Amino acid sequence: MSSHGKAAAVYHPLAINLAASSSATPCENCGARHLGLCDALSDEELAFFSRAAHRMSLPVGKLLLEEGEPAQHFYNVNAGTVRLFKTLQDGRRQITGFASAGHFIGLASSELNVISAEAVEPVRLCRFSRAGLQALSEDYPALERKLLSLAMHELVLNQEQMLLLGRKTALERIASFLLAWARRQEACATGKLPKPNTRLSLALSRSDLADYLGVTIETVSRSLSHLKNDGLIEIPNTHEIILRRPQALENIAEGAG
Amino acid sequence: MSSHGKAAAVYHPLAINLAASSSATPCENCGARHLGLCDALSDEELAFFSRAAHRMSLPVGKLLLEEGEPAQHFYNVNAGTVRLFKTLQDGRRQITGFASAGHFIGLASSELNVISAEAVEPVRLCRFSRAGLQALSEDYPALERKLLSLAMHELVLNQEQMLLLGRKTALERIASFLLAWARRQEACATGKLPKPNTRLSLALSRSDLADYLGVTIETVSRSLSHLKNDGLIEIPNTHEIILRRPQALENIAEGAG
DNA sequence: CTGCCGCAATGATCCATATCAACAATACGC
DNA sequence: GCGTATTGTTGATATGGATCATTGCGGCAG
Repeated sequence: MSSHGKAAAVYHPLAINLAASSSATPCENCGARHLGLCDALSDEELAFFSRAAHRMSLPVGKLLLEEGEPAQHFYNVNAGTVRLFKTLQDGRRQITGFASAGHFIGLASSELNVISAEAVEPVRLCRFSRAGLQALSEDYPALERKLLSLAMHELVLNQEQMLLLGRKTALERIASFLLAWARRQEACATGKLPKPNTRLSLALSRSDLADYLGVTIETVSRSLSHLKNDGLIEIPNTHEIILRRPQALENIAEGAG
Repeated sequence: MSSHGKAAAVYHPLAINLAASSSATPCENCGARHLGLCDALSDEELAFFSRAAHRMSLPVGKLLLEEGEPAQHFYNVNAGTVRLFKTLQDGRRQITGFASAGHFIGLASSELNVISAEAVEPVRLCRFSRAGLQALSEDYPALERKLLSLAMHELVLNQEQMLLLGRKTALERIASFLLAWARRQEACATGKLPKPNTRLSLALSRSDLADYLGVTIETVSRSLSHLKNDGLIEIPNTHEIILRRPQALENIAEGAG
């Protein structure tokens, strides 16, 4: 009931350019084949699973879930990034998470969607009907088990984020985010500290960052500048950040000193 | 994959004072028999399930989970209230949720506990070893399915709370909390507005409230007074609050106007 | 009944971050 | 490659909520 996927799987050599046999699934060449949900399934299971999937590509800004609409689908992201968010009537927005390759979307829902989701980058994904997936889970208990494991992992991240939103200062939020994002990119399963000079590529805008961390874009900008001036990070360009002193970031993130 | 328990079940007449037969489980008289996880199980399933449970009572303040310790158990609350929280090194605390009768504790964890849990009121609960529950779930798929459903429901609540912590004002937080707490007490499954003059009983201290809502106790106190002065609520005593104008509270909570 | 103790309410002041306002850099259409 | 639009940075000021301080209240031991 634990084991959140093998970190090493990310680096698995992918079978590219295979002549497609009649039995081959489109999954074989998918960047997410050895991530998240799909990694939990055998080739045979995946073949069934794949038949229930509707593959699609979406341009930037396209909405794939809308808060308050009936919840009809799950999605599994194959490539790109999706932001998940809620909004208040006057337009204030809280981004509750980002979904990238291997991430499963839709567990946070009841009869209706409780969040909206839209593409930050161009996105490729597999769509499943809820009913279809439920039917599949009757035959493949591994599916339901893996979904539970994914949900539990998401709950863990949520706890962390609530601590951040409720109790951390702006600087602590930025430091926490940088480390979390680095860990996510490295797919370093253990909570180990990223190595010095880890280079983050950040598809998100400052505005996404702000709405994820519960501050304004100006505060994001200032906090990043602050960390840069103190030599903890470097910012070669808007969408790249180099972590010079991860340990120092960690100290800030955890509210030490 | 949805249906979060029948609201009406709360009012089920409970079988009291039955002469215990040899086959009876202690569950028959449990206040949580028709709530949460246990409600999803048949009597027969419950009998097996019950054998894996270790029943216990805890005094106020007793820690039942500690952040960072190996995650060994799940708990199901039978009576009383537990607070779930994370802390920063300098003592700042964020309460991420409260668990009362029928609530299941431990889904938000990996190898280690990511949160601590302690009794707010005297608590009675059933404890399960993780391994034991996993074994049980092999034979009873309904168990895993219900756990997934519980986890999904928790994810929904988490999204709501992140919006609150990241983007709402102090007054909006208090108004949101009062409505959410009322819905929880009424076990009104649908998101309907509580009726005017709904009386909330609040075992929590102002400090619990503050750490749950990401503000200080002074701000909680001031916001409550503010709502009281505007006639939206009444506060007969510290641990009781009457909702005079739920619709007005809802407007505040949703950031309308 | 009285005095103590812990919690809650209220008031005074301060500060971190929001808001408002230029300005700079980058991306983008033609 | 040029000009415009968009996004990000930095500065000045305002403010919501934190912090510090005082007072009030309710429970409880003696």
